[in-house]
Amino acid sequence: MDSLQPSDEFPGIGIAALERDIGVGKETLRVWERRYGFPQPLRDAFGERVYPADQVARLRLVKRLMDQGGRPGKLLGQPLEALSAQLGAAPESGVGGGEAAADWLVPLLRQRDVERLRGELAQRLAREGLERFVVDTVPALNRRVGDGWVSGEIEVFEEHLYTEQVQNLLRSAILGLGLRDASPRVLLTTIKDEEHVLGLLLVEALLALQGANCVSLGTGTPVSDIVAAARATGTQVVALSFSGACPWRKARDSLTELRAALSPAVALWAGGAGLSGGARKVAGVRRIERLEDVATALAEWRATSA
Amino acid sequence: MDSLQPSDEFPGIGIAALERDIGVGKETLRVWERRYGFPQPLRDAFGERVYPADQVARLRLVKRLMDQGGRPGKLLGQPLEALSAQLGAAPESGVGGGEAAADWLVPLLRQRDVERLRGELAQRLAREGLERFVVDTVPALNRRVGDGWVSGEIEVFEEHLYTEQVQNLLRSAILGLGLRDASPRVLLTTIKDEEHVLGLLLVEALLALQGANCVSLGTGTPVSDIVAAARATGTQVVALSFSGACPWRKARDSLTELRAALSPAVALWAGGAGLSGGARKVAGVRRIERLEDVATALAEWRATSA
DNA sequence: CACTCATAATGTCCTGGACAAACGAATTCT
DNA sequence: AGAATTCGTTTGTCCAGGACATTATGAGTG
Repeated sequence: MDSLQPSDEFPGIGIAALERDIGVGKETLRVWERRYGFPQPLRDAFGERVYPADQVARLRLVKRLMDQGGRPGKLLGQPLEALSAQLGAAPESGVGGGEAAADWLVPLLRQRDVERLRGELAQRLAREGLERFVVDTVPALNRRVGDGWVSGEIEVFEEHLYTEQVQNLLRSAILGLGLRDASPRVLLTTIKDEEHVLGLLLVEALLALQGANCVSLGTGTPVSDIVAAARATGTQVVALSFSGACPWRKARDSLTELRAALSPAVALWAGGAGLSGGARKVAGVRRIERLEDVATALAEWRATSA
Repeated sequence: MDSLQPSDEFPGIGIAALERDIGVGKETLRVWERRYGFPQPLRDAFGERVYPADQVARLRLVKRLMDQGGRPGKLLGQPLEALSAQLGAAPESGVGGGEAAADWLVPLLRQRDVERLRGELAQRLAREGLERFVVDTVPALNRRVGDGWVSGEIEVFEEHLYTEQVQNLLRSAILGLGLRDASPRVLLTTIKDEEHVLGLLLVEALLALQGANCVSLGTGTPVSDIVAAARATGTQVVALSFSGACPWRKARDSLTELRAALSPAVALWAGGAGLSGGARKVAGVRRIERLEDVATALAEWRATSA
């Protein structure tokens, strides 16, 4: 709505609006300008920064690539096309195309029509079944929403709206499965400072579908709390999810620490885009590459423990 | 969790944490310190501000009173007791006590137990019926949540959680009423920069309950869009909600502008705490003082138009 | 390959100055 | 009386440039 004006007569947006739009603090934006020479906003009649639409678009790409592990020093020098190319290459869109276009999604988000959004999602879930919904559809929709943000079609707020609805739906679906006493008992969570919740829910759904007894601690659990909870609940498997935003090393260190603190009898599983980069393996940690492998890991565990 | 440490060994929190906790920007916090001498944080080994728990508590009260129209120049000089007294006096807790204590609410929020929160709310709605729920219970719960934040029992995030669930519940209750073709057709919204949504939903519920045909545009609609929407949907009544945070003059000006732009045949209703202060009336605008008056206004409209 | 350490990159915090927009009170108009 | 206008004051946000803690990178080593 704001950022689609091409030029002429609408010079651009202020630094506060940019902070909201991109999700990068004012101080950081000013430092980028000082250090890397980009962005290079115009100035209004009173010396305040005014960011034209093309710079905003470029910044959106930069932010996106940074969330996937890119670094400002490299990214801020590149022109728009180069960034676009990088973004197109990176996402391991992987095997399934999932839902091809999902063009119904963006308009619904822009209108903030929560009811119909929920309806459409629920309909797809019912039609495809929980497994395909989780493995194919949700990842495809996530991609669509992410792309929509990059291109300026939708705002962060609307992205939250989407996440919220998918969460609601998955939670009630999981609750509906209602298997309480099956084995193994799996503890799901993410480490401290890792707030991405969707991946966790997807895994929980897949596990619940196979009859596992899931206990989710939500996001951002410190290692010590994970250990305590695992002991208290008699957990047999601890499963962690790491989003793309989570730095390489931190993931590795948390896993090492957790592995040491946890009883050797408890299995430790780790998955998510945050592990794709460097560190391949930590001793005693079962790596889960893709959502499809969740079922495999579970089957293996059952075979081993029997 | 953070701010409950009394002193000794835990000196306090940093400025970034304070910004999150209180909802006031870092720059503003620094300027308050410079201008009014409060807050006056300690400094850590490296010269960075550290806010002890008592100052945080006092700031929470200040912020609360500012949201009700207070001004920093006056508030920041007062000691904690004076602020407390003011807060106790101000809220027009009005007639109904609503739910006396609602002590079940805060623990649920702290545990982030969304499922049970929803359950408890739904149960009360079913027991009391929509009207009493909207007029008595929800305002009482709002107050409880607000007080919980002031006292540091719950965090902003948990406040959002609460709002979200009440919204869900009310929306589906309204949808469940399912009256589509009754008269009048009422357009509900708030003006630009006014994001408070709960008041709007309460009014919508009451109107729907009386068989009005409600169309909600959500929050933050610019005047021109309101006019366009009113024309497009053949609206007979436009109802606006103004929260306590909305400044006096802005509310008045919006109403004046809207009244001028709207067809004279369309009624204009305005309500909410934002109008309590100064400007008593704008010509051609029906003022709605309390939730109970919604039904009255509707009855009047029907009498007049018949 | 996986680990360790020095160097470079990066975000956040600091001070102090400036001004536009919002406000309150006193005044005039109806 | 109550509404509009005016004007000095209050208040949030912006700017510049400097500093440092933290974290990543990459070369060298087991």
